[in-house]
Amino acid sequence: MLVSNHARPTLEDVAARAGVSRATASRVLNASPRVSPEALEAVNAAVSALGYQPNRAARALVTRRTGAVAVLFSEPEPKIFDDPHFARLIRAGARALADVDVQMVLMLVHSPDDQARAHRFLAGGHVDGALVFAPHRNDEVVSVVKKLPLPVVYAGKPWGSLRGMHLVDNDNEGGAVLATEHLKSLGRKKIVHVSGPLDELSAIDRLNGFKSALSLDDKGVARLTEDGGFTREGGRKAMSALLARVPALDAVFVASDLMAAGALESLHEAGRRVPEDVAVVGFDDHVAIAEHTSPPLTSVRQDSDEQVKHMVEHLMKLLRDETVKRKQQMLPTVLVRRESA
Amino acid sequence: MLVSNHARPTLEDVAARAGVSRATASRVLNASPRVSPEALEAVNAAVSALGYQPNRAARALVTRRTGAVAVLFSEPEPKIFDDPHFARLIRAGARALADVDVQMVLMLVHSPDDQARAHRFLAGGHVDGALVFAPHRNDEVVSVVKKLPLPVVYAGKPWGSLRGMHLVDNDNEGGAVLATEHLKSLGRKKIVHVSGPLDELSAIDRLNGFKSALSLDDKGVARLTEDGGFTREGGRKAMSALLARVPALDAVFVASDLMAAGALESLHEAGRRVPEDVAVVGFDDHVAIAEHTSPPLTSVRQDSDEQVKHMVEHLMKLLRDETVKRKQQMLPTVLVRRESA
DNA sequence: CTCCTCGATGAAAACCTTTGAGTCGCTAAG
DNA sequence: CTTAGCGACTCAAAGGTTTTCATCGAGGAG
Repeated sequence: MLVSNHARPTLEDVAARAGVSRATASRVLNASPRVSPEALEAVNAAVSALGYQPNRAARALVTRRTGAVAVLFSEPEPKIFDDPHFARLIRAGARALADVDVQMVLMLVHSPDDQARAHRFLAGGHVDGALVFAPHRNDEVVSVVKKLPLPVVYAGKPWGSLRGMHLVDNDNEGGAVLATEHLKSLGRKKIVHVSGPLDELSAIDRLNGFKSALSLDDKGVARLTEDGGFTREGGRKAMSALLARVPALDAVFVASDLMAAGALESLHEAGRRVPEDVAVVGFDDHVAIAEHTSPPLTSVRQDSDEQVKHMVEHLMKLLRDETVKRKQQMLPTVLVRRESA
Repeated sequence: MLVSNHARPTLEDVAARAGVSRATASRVLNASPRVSPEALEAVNAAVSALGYQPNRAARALVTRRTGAVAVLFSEPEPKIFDDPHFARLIRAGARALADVDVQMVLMLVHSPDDQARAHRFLAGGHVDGALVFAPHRNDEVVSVVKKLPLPVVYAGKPWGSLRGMHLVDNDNEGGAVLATEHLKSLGRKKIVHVSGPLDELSAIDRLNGFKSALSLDDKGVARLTEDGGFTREGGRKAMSALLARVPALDAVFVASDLMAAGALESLHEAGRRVPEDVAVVGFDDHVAIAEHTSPPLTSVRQDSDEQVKHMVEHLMKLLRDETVKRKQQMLPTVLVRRESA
C-alpha cells in the first residue's frame, strides 16, 4: 500500500491502520465507553504511529464548537501598558486556557470601532465563550456582551445588575478589612486611604472595607480618603493631598501596589519614615512591585493566577452544560507582611 | 416562507434569498470577478438583511486555512510583567491582526512543557502562520519553529543563521549611532554605555553602534560598557558600576528606557545632575517611561506598533503566496529629544 | 432450538463552504 | 445559418469529523 505524500493523516487513515471503521476510531478519540479494549488499543497505537491530530475545523463544523474562547480587555491603553497587573492576567489566561487545550483569542477593546468589531466577532460564532475583564462603570463592552447568547465569565463584578451573571471576584472588601485591622493592631490611630477610581467596583469594595473596619460615616470616609486612580502618579498625588489634609496621619491603606509605590515616594519626599512614622499597606501583592519598594511593601494578596484559573474552569463547566453550584465565586485574600507595616 | 428558528443563517439561506446559487453567493463573498452587478447587489442585500456571517470552520475545512495565526513570546516571566514593551507588542499584535480579520492566538512559551505544547499546536495545523518574539541566544522556540513547514515572521533577528528567515527588525545599530553622535555633538567627551544582555542581538547591535560611533576598540568598549540586563534594577546597578569605574563620565547611552530609568536613579543618588553633569539618552522611546522620568528622557524611538504592523503585513503576504521583495526588513529609528540630553 | 437482549461496530448523513466542470444563452465570425 | 467563443451561472464533489441508526454476533431465557 502506497503511503500518501506527507499530507497530514486523517481519521480515515487511522481507522484503516487500526482495522476498524472511522466511527470506532472517532469513539476512541472522544473517550466513548462503547468500545472494546482491543479496538481501543489498536486505534491508540495507530494514532501515535501516524502522529495523528484531529482536524480542528472538521470537528468544529460538526460539533458546532470552535475550541476557542475570547479574552476581552476593556481598559484605556495607558493602563494596559503601565500596570503589570494586566500582563499578569494575560499570562494567566494564556496558561490556563492552554492547559485545557483551548485557543485563546485576545481582544483589546477600547474604541467604538473595537466594540463593533468585538460584537461582530462574538456574534459570528467564532468562539465558544468569553472571559471579560471590564471593571468600569457602564462599560460598553459589558452591554455588548450581555445580550449575546454566549457563555461569559467576568473578572470581578461588572457594573450594573449582577443577575444571572457568572463571575469570579476577589474578596476586595474582606482584604481591605484585613489591611485596616492590621494597621489598627499596630496601634495606629490616624489611618487614611488612597482609593482606586470609584467607577470600579473593586475600588468601591476596598473603600467599603476600609470604612467598615473603622466604623466611619460617610463624612469621615470622605475626609480620610483620596482617589489615586490606580496609577503610580495618582498614588503619589493622593498621598500628598492626604498629608496636607491630615498631617497627623500615621498609617495609610493604599488600594493597589502601584499606587502604593507612588505613595511611598510622596511620603519620602515629605520626610516621613516608613514604617516608623507612617505604616503602609498596599493591595495586590504584586511581587515585582511590593518586593522592590523601599521598604518592601506589606500588601493584601489577591491571587490573579488563581482568579483566572477559576474563571477558565467556570467557563469550561458552562461549555459542558454542567450546572455550576454558585454562579458568582469569591476568592479569599490574605495579608502578606513585609516591612512597610 | 417560514423563517427558521434563530439559528445562524447559512450561505444557502443567503443564496435562496438572493435568488442565486450557493456558488454565486460564495463568489460574491470572496470577491470573485466573474459575477454580474445585479447578482452582486442581490447577494450583498441578502447578506446584510440576514446578518450572515460565514462559518469559519466550514471555510477552514475546504480552504485548508484556519484564519488564525499564533503569536509566540519566549521570555522569562518576570520580564513580561515588568517591561511595558511586551504589553505594547501584544497590544500592537492584537490590533494589527484584528485589522486583517485574523484571530490572534497568544502563546507564552517558557518551560520545556510549553515548548512541547507549542510544537504540538503549531504542527497540528491549528494556525496558518506565526509571529515569533524570541530574541535570546539559542532560544529553543526558534529551533522548534524553524523545522516546521509554517510561515513565520520573526521580530528582530533570532540567534543563529538568518538564511531564508523572514523578519522585521529595528535599526538598532543605526539608532545607537544616532544616540552616541548626539551626545558627541553636545560636546560630551567621556561617554559610556549601559547595554542590554549580550545574549540578545538587539543589545549587541546597539553596543556595536555605540562602539563604531566612538571608533572604539574592543578593550575600550569593555571599559566603558556595563550590562544592565534590560531591567530597571540592572540599569541602576550598571550605572553605579560605571560611575565607580569612570568617575569622569559626562554622558551615557542606555540601551533601553527601563534601564535608563534605573540609571537616572543611580545618577541622582550619586549627586550628578542630569543633563548638566551627565547627559542621558535611552532607547525605545517608551512614552510611559520617557515622559515621566526626571528629567524627561531623550530616547531613540523604535516604533513597535510599526514593527508589528510590518510583521503582520509580511506574514499576510507569505500566506497569500505573494513574493516578498526583501525577506528581512529594517525599520528606521529616530532620536526624540527631551530634557535629559 | 428459537427468540431476545445487549454490546460493539459499521454505513451514511450531516455540518457549511469553496471550486472545478459543465450548462445556458448570447454574440460575432465564418 | 451554423458554430465557436464567452460570460454568468449552477451542479455537485470534496474536505474530515461526529453521531444516529441499523446490523451483527454472542449469550441468556424460555
